[in-house]
Amino acid sequence: MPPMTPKLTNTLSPPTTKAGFAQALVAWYKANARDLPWRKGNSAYEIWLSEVMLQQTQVATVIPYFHRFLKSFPTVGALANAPVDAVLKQWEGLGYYSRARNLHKAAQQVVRQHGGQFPTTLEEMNALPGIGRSTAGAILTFAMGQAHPLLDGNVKRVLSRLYDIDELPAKVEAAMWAHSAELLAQTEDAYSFNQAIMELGATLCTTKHPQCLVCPVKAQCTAAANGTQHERPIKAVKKPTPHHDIGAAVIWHQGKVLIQQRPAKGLLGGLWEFPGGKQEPDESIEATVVREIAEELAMDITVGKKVATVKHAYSHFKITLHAYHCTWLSGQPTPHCADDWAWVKPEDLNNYAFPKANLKVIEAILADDQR
DNA sequence: AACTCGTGGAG
DNA sequence: TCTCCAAGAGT
Repeated sequence: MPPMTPKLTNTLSPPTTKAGFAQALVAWYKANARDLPWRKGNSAYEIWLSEVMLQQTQVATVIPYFHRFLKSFPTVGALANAPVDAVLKQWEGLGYYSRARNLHKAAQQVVRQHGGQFPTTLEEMNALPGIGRSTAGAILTFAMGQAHPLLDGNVKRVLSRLYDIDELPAKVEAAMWAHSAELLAQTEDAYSFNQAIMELGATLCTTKHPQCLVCPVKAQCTAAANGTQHERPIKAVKKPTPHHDIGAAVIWHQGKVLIQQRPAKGLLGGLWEFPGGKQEPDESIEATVVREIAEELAMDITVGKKVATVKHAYSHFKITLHAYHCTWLSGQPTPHCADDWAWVKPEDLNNYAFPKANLKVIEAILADDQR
């Protein structure tokens, strides 16, 4: 029998090195990659759009928005030239609306400051609104053939398990960036490696049910060896989410209803809504509606029958929205807490971008028109 | 450095 | 019905 000769650089060698990890991961990716719309080409515009939409948002949610958005704004120039309200309307329902506002700003910067072409350095890319270090690295890697490490939620989870990291990711972010860069450096195919490590986190190395039995890099994984995969990454203790009761007014006047536009910054910035506000202690919800409309708009109204009660959870608090049919008595709309206002026929409300809770109120209005 | 910022689906 | 949480960035 000839002596056993070790295989040096072969796909069959066990992934007991960092190079082996990258090799095994990429091989698995090439055999198992999902067919996602933004993996078909290398348009910087489309890659950028997908990366921003995917921030804190699942693939299945993004896909229909991605197609619709590109149909409305096929190029970065078309996006730059569009009114921000049109952009927000296309983003309606996707959440984290500062992404849409920053997307619009960034498109205008690409056109005005970069001649319509996306910048090609990490620093310039990172300087665009809404493009952080990870998104910048993703665009440069996936659209421009460069090699930059990523550190999104998937990568953090994979690395936390791979190295069995017993710290909050936020506390060891610098080390995680270094891990991501070091592993990436083991391969020539940065595109596939970066896609692969995210794909692993999204499909096998998931938060609740990591599928270690079929993982291509289980042999490298410290958490799998220690049996700690369910405890990685470490999670921060989260504080309880407050709840508020909100009184809102659907104010009718001559067959139209009054809506107002929220300030461009902050929660639901730039979206339209029915005016209203928080119920105060020992206040009836009808009194809340009257008080808020007087304070916010300097208008007098009467409160009629209820339109809808909507329970809704935002990112860090919950509300129960109580919406009432109201009748205008006196006072022209004088918004104190809004950027704009409009009297709108119910059938035209779909021309404005609304938060989800308000869309449910509109649904009730259209089903039970009080005119 | 902690906090803000949406929504829908899974369990 | 309730909790958790998913391709982060801005401040």
